Amino acid sequence: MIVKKIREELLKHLPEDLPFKVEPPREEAFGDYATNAALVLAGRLKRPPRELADELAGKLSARADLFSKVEVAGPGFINFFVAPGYWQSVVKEVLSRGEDYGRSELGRGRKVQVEFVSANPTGPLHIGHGRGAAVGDTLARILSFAGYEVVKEYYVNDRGRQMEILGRSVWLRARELSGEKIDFPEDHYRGDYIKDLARKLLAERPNLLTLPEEEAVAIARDFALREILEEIKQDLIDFGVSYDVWYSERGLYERGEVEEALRALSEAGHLYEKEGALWFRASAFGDEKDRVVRRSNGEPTYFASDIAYHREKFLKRGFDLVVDVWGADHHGYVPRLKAVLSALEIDPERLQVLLIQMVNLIEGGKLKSMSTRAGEFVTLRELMDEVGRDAVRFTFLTRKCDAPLEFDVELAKRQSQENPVYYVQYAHARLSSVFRKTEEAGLKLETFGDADYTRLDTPEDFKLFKLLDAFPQVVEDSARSLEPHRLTYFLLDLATAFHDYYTKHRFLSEDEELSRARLALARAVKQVLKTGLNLLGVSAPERM
RNA sequence: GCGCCCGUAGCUCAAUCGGAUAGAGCAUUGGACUACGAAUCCAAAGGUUGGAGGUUCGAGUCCUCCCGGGCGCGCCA
Repeated sequence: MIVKKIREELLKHLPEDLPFKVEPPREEAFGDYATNAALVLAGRLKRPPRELADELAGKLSARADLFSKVEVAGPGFINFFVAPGYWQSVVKEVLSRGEDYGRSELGRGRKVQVEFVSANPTGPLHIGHGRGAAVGDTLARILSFAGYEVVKEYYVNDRGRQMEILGRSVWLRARELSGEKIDFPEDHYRGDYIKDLARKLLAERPNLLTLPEEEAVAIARDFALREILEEIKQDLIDFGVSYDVWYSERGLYERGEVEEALRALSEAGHLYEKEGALWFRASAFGDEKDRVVRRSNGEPTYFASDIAYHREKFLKRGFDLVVDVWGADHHGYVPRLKAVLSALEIDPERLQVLLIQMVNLIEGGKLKSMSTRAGEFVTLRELMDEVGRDAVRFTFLTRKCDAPLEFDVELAKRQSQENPVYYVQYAHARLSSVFRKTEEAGLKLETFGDADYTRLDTPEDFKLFKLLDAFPQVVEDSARSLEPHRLTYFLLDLATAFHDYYTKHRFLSEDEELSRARLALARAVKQVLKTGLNLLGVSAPERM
């Protein structure tokens, strides 16, 4: 990573806390990397930026092993032209680190939890959950690769009012199936899957309807929960998502965590009673208003569970950082949860909430509308079956998550240049094909290590070197900013550079030394494509 | 009414804690396979970054106001 080296060199001559940047300039004429260090320093020292830039450039240009030229330009930017020898050494670096190339120590083993999807087990996952799954899972992979100790978790709301309604929904459908005329309530779950569950339950428990209502509903509830959760797990597995922990809300109560958390808040003086209910003084910590934690009927609210859950994450389970991935419709919930952390004297910055915006499904140029209650929604399963796992995951990862996403079904299905996932995968498959040819030609792979990299000297070679060199930085940036889509865009760039290279140069030629060097480059590119696709949870096919 | 998110090329989107002349893909037009996979490549054209002020060496990015769209504002989850 040349950026790191430039930064290190600069820091030898600059105050440690100076917030300067080193980044590739827009114009190639301005070198490979540029820094605004002199401009920032000028503001602090009240000295002319050009003058400071000249001084710095003079010192840095001594590193002839790294730079072929260091110049001052514009208002005081310092432009670095990296020595060809450095670039060429990147291939060797990639090959020697292999699948660990890009792995970093950024996290230094800090414990981070990524909690995502956590959809109520009251129905199948829909495409919105799918987006959350893709983002959460990929983020977890990236954080892990960047040196964090990561736990992936799904919080299961397996108690409370929604569960009761679910049980009643199934029970009512079961009665309907046995010929009874039912006026199905508006606020119950109306999807067809409820009827399927009712049918299955009746087959298992033929005596269900002879039982007292309360008992029958409880049976229906537990049955539906188990069945739906199994389906959710299977959907996620097929989507390439596996969890370390399935966390039960019910368990929180059984272990007394909720009462303990409320007691802690109470002892700290942050709770009060009003109109028979118990309130948390959220407004004292930046929230709009105070929030109920225990209703006047004695039932704790969902919020109470969440207080206990997050308290446990930080105080008992020892996570340094917690990332919650939520649907954007829950955004109003963030301030109250952060308020709880403040009240518990936990730095609220240690909780990062990613709000995933809506997915609009476009089919035949038309928007498909959705409503969970009415049962009209496209499920993740249906979308996967229709367009394929790789295309779905990749598409979900082509946007920053706080922007709504338009998912064009027909486009995602098309196996052509319009579909970016195939563009990247094709690059990988093409490279695989090159190596199949290489084997046929009988070239020895082991000899790549001592290839003469100075033979790689075209503009297309350097374009690839720079991208390979930047990969570890992209991983770190994605981890730091919690923005997996940066990696997606990097892979598209790398694939573009490779396809361009492929049409201009041959990997296999009469010139054996040149072939050897180019194959080494090809192998490095293939490695980084594969590592990157793995991080996205998208396959890197040998053939397509 | 209050709060959060979004507004960038015809369409879908990028743009690194504020950096130099705002970039891709698609669509449009024109071109490239007698050698490793044409699911590819090259070129042209496409912009008052929703609008108006402000902050400064420098603003798509930060601040204020306005316009438009989405989502919240419950002793639901």
